[in-house]
Amino acid sequence: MTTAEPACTADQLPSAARGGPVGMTLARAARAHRIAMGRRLRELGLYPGQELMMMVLWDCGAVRQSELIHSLGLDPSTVTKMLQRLEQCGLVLRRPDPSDRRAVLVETTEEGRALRGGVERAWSDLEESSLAGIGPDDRAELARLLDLVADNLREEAEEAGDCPPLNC
Amino acid sequence: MTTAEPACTADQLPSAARGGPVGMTLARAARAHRIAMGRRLRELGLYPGQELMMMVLWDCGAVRQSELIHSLGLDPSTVTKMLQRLEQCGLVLRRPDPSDRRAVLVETTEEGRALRGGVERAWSDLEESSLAGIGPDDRAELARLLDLVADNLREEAEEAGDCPPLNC
DNA sequence: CAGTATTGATTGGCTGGCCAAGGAATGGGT
DNA sequence: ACCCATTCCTTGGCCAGCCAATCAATACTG
Repeated sequence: MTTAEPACTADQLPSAARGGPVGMTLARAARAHRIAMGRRLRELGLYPGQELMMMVLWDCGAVRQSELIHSLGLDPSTVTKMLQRLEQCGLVLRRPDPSDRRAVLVETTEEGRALRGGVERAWSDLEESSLAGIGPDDRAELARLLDLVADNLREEAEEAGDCPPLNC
Repeated sequence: MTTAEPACTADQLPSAARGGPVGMTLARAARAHRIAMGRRLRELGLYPGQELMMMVLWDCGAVRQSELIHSLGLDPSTVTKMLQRLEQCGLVLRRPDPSDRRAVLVETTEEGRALRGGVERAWSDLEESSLAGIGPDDRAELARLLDLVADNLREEAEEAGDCPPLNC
């Protein structure tokens, strides 16, 4: 034993998570994924999370802030602050909605649009890197199962209160 | 069309993520998972992330802080601040390591140990909820594929610098 | 038409988490 | 014995993201 003794069962599944091994694996993989994405985004001058907001703006043109909130599933205050920073960086432009003086319209600037290629490349590149050695069938299976999980959790979330008055 | 027009392709995969659909699905599922876990943890007085630290402490007894850092894969400063808060909540106890005056030994208090059952139940419960309708074979397959992804990403992370001097 | 409810957005405060920089204590090399 | 590199931890600053409370503008209802 030349290695300093691990002092306990380090690096393995914590025993308190034995009842949720898949969830733990999901959390681990997603964290690594987010970190790897963060590495790529840093070279573009973005922080993790911001690229998702930019994606919506690239797709939608001028959007109401409430649309962003709903589309990203984030807290309104989170969106406000992210937009303030993105605006200060010159990536985004905000102006009052003439048809509703409460609302704010958001759109990307030219500088913001310039990042699109880099972000798309980052996502493709990370996809290839993270799925290396996994065949197309397994990839599809993974996506299918993750979607099922997301559906289950979305159902639970709706029961838990954040149910927008769509069906109730 | 009674619903307010979506203004664009809301709620679908952002077009900039077409190159990484699995990664996007992974991120979505993991976010929902973390939020669902957060709901359960709030009833225990914990924030998401803290339960993982407690798990290590429950398993290991008194641990050096550096062990925690390595075991959780977090930044040292993150661990320091989390421990300061957990200590102030009375869930954790810190004392200097007599054999190395730089180091700090961390262990749970009785009050901290009392949360173990609740956290285990929360994980089991979330596992069942998130995997509802998914058979044992598919669960195993999901775990296997997620582990592959995590392995790929860990490899990439090591190449990217955070390689602890284990093999080099 | 007046009064109330709902929606849109902001602020403040809190946590998780990162990076960069710094200060102690230990260990290794000459 | 001395100096230097390494290890262990802390601080400060920043961003994502949440909740609670708040204000302004619109919509709804009696």
